[in-house]
Amino acid sequence: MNNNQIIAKIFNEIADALEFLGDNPFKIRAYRTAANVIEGLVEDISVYIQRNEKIYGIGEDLREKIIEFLRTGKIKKHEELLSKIPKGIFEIMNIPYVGPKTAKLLYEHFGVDSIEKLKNILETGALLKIKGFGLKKIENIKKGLELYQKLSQRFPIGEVYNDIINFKNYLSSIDGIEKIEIAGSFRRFKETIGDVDILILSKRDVSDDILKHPRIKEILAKGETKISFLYGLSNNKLIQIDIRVIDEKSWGSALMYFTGSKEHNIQMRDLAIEKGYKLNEYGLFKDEMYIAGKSEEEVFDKLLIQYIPPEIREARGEIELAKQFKIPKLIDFNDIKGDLQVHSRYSDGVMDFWEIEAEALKMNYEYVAITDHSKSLKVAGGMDIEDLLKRNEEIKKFNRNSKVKLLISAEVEILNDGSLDYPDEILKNLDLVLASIHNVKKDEDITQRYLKAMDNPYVDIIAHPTGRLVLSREPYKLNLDELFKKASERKIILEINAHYNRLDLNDLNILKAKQYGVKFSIGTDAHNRNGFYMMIFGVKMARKGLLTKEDVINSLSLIELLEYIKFCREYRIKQFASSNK
DNA sequence: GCCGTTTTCGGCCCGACTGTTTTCAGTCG
Ligand SMILES: Nc1nc2c(ncn2[C@H]2C[C@H](O)[C@@H](COP(=O)(O)OP(=O)(O)OP(=O)(O)O)O2)c(=O)[nH]1
Ligand SMILES: [Mg+2]
Ligand SMILES: [Mg+2]
Ligand SMILES: [Zn+2]
Repeated sequence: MNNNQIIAKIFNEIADALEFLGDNPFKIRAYRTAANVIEGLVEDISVYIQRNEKIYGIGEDLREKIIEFLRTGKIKKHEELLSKIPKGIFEIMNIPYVGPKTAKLLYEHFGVDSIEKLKNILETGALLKIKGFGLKKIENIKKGLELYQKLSQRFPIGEVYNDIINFKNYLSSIDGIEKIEIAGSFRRFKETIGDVDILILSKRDVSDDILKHPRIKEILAKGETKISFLYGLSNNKLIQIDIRVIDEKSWGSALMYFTGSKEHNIQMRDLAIEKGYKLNEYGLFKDEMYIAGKSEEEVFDKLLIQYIPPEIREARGEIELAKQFKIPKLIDFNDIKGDLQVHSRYSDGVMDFWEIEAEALKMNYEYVAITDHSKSLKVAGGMDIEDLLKRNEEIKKFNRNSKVKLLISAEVEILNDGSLDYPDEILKNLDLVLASIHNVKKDEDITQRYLKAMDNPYVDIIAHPTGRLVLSREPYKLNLDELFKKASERKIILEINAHYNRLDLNDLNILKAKQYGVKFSIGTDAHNRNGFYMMIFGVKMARKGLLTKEDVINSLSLIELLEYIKFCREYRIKQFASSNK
């Protein structure tokens, strides 16, 4: 975790503690809002503190606490609260249907300060003695405990993507359902999702039809307008699905509500209040009179701000931008003319060129970069030079009669000393050189390796720059400012790896890199036929990073792309020559 | 604890579902 993430965690824990103690709900919200703001910062929090820059949502007090953290690595108020409240309480409050009030009653009446104690007391039936605790409430706590144990925390979005699309298709087969949109973190394209939120337009009560689906395991709640249930994924894990049903005149406002984020919603509703309206999922209202709500566009129009694409609705300043009509036209899937990272049979992929072409045609591409691994990456079938040259000839032959052009490329290892895995005479004959690092020693800082490699004029793209894996590996130790500065100086492109386990660069790093004026490429890292669809993930990540098609080289036609690569290489060669005078 | 184009107090998003209540509190979205 970086500073920002640690401070966000501390603020959230302070909020939990204060909630348990029954403190002012608005103070608690201030802590949570601040945590969210800090997590969404592009730079390390210390940078803003040093520049004496005001951050919306962080006032004098929290600013002092941040400074305290930066100096000492701790926040006294946090430490005090932690010593006052047993650790188990925080865990208990994470149980579904058990909030701060219930946790407090359990603690005060029976000293419940751990999951273990809660389990024991549940067995005895003693909880009935607490005022406000009935049989059903106790059953619900048991149910919550079960859910707590069997539900996964969060999923990488791609891990559940196809399941969700399948379920959506099922819904569209139900008679009476006129519109379906998957909302929530899925529509905003967060890299991980906690549940699935689906908005449905229907005039008829369709809940019974929905609940017939064989993968629905358990109904959690069912009312007039919404249903929640557990759904069995194809990987046998369970995910919660929340369905909200709404009618036509509220479709847009409901979609806004259900897409979130929560903090974005609050800011939008604040804006509505400022302008004398009320905004909720049913529409925009003036003195109880319906003004708008049929479509999202209509609501934004009436509020006199620019439409905000779902991917950037994260309360990171997008509403300010929208007020000034300064949200750029974001890149779209249709702008993409090719995939810039695909592996074939020549390394660890399973596809031959014909299969790759067939997939590319389905995606409407002009080109695909064949980026097989280089010789040192033995575990991934890295090609020795002989294999590479043979493959290059095969690609040339293939291209003579192909509908999709395959770029002669490679994902070349950056070795420990920053040199590249193939000599320059080989690299210069590749259409496109991706350079990347796969072997990193524990705690190694890879900045210098990158900088050295980027002195090589044939390095066109740095692939999956930070090396992070969603939910499973932190980014490598790396000075991003130095990397981005060098990329900008050397006209080296940075990859947005679209594989759902990587998504690297991610949105925040894209925003940061863009400030340095670098360009981006998107590659799916496909190793088989089922990998190509992930291009949409890369595009959505680019959109979260506010990129336009001008920022992304996949929007260039084949000819433009090759020219651009050539231009950048010549620029680097010239630069290299002049610096060696 | 934060914020402010009626500036330093007074408000802070708004609604659904459930259970225990008989008019609302708690939890969640
Ligand atoms: N206005 C308002 N909307 C909320 C609130 N909580 C949730 N929502 C809306 C915005 C959320 O994106 C949407 C779905 O809620 P979720 O809890 O599923 O959150 P989300 O999907 O954003 O993230 P997740 O990945 O599921 O954790 O409901 C709230 O307190 N107020
Ligand atoms: Mg959700
Ligand atoms: Mg949800
Ligand atoms: Zn790689």
